[in-house]
Amino acid sequence: MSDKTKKTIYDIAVRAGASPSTVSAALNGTWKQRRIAQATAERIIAIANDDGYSANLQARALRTSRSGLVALLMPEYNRFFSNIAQTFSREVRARNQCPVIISTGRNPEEEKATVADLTAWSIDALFFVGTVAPEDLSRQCTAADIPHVFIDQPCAIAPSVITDSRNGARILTQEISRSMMKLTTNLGDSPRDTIYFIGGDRLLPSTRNRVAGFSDEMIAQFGRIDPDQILAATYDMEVATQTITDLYQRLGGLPRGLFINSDSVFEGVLRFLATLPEDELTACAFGCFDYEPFGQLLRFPVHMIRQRHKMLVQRAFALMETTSPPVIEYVQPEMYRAEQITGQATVMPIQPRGPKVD
Amino acid sequence: MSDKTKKTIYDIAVRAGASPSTVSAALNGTWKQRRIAQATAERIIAIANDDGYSANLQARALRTSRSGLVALLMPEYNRFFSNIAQTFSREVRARNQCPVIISTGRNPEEEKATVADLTAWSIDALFFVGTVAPEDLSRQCTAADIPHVFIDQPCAIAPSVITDSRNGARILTQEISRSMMKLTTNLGDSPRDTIYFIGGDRLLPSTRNRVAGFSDEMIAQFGRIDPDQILAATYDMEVATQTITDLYQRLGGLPRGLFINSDSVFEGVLRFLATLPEDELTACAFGCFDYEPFGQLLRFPVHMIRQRHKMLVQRAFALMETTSPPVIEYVQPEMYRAEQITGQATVMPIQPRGPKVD
DNA sequence: AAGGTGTGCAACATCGATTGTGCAAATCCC
DNA sequence: GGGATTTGCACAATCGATGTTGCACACCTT
Repeated sequence: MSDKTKKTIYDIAVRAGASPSTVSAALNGTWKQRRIAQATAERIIAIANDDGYSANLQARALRTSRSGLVALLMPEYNRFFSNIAQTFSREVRARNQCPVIISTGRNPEEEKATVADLTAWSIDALFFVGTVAPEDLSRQCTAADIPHVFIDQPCAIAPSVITDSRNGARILTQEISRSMMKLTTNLGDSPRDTIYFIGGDRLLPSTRNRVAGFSDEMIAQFGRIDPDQILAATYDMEVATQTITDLYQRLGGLPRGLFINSDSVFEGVLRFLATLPEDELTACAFGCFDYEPFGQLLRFPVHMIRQRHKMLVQRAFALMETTSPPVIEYVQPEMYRAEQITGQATVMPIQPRGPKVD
Repeated sequence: MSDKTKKTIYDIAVRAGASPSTVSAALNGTWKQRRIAQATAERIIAIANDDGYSANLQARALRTSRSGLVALLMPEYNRFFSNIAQTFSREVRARNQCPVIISTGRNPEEEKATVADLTAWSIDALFFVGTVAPEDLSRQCTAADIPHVFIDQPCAIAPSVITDSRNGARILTQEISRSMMKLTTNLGDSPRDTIYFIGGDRLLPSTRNRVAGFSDEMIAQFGRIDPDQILAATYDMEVATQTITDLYQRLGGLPRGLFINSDSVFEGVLRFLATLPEDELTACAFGCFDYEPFGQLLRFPVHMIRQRHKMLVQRAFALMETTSPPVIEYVQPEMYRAEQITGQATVMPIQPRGPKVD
């Protein structure tokens, strides 16, 4: 309990009058298979506890080539990813392993380097969320023989769990247009009299799917969609502010509906909206494909779609533990429908429906 | 580049016609001191690159008893802590080490267990942010001979970097009362005609300091403070909603000013505020001791104090790398002063001033 | 040419835990 | 009571990298 240098099984062995291998077996719980007398095992365990022994995990990992580490790679610490990280931690701990969370700042080079680092640590499994180049990373893992799963971004050659963005976007669009109808009895066909999609990166599957879902619903409702309605170049906040400002200029006011593609975009858009008078704001129907609790408390109602991070992570573990072929599993998001009057939202589950793309 | 099993220095040694120790020296960069011919070293390095060699870090750590891992323990993934994590990652990487971030959910038992785990991994250094029982953890680290620093929560027996909460709270209170004066020309002495402090855990130094700063300013401005003005029992969101609801009932309306002690409390309070008519909201002066960007975009202005996470982390590294005695270093927060008209905020640095407690 | 000084590298022990193997002593069986 | 089992444990190899020691050879010196 008191010495300076860290205790090893050899120290325990000396104190117990046993051999290191016996100590190891006793502390591992493998003593039964190794035919160690129960009395001996218990004596050793008692001594180890008393000495405050804890195994050198490097040595163990070196010998067994299993580290007990499970890593999660994420691009940054925003609300969604942090939630993922939180549930990930819990799940890993529940499996008696050690969660390691690393953010790579959306930098493909850093992603690769980090994966290399992690394989050098002989990590047991690797979860990716929102990575930029899934296939490369998957190949790296396969080469190092590391089980891995992708969350929130599909990979062609590895199991993935993703939100059914297309369906979610369709439902959200539906909800926006429903609110829009309530606000305006007769829609003209000026460029303002429709819904605009703002924010996101069209190179990424998630944005593509959301755009697809948005388009599905636009065509279902209005029979057509104009490419100009989709302003999706980046998730950057400043750009979002600029984009909405430009749109406002161009249309001579807000459109009747706005599909906001993430919380960062939401924040960027709000910076501009905050400068507008209230009546302009309440004349537009807002929807955000992300959940932001403060979004419920603004001067105008905002419908929101929330990804079910818990489910995503849990399904990812399930996939990792069972499947080998690259499957893509879809998780339906939840809808937070804003009530016009109270400002409060009601949660609404979404049923899977319709065709899927990844 | 292609084999199944991972390459080791022994494999490289065979291919290079050299001994493992020579390979090790070559790849380490210690070949000069070990009098290896430059030609040999270069040949070995070339072969290693070609083979896609990467060292087994467990083996290295076992041998050297230094892992190259630097860990950050945090309670949960909220905005502030996530920001800390982000800068922490960057700083660790800049030092060519590997950042490991673990959340322990404010559970002292889990904190202890995690530290034990990390010492078993012979981690090189440990950063704590917002932990519950700093002294115990510090003792654990000292026993395992691990350098460590506390961020955002002082520890009596280890170096700490914390925000000067008392001064920040004083400034924020000042700002709230300034806004209050603008809203109401004559303050009566009904219980409503003052500022209330809501949220936080008085057992924690940060809350104690904020209460102290709040009290300082109340006494400076009004000559007195009533214990009833301080409603600080927990950071819990639901409780915050309940507390503000009760307060509203008790006072028969909102108070003239409200000091909100964190973003979680902010969110809880807002759930209630969202149900109130706008004129009641604009008649109250709000301040929040935390930064929440959406807070700038509500139906009423909110002054905010922002902790400088970057500075906190950087100073923590500096302390770790130099000091040995337990020093407490203070970092001044920033003030986001909300403008009544535009809803926008201006950032204002805060000068250190006045007495400090732990 | 003998002794001294460098140079370039291989051998080997080591970090701490795991695990296959072997060998006494105890127990069993007829 | 002697061979066959079983019980209980110690020995030693091993994981991969590091770093100390020491050996062979070349070169220099006088």
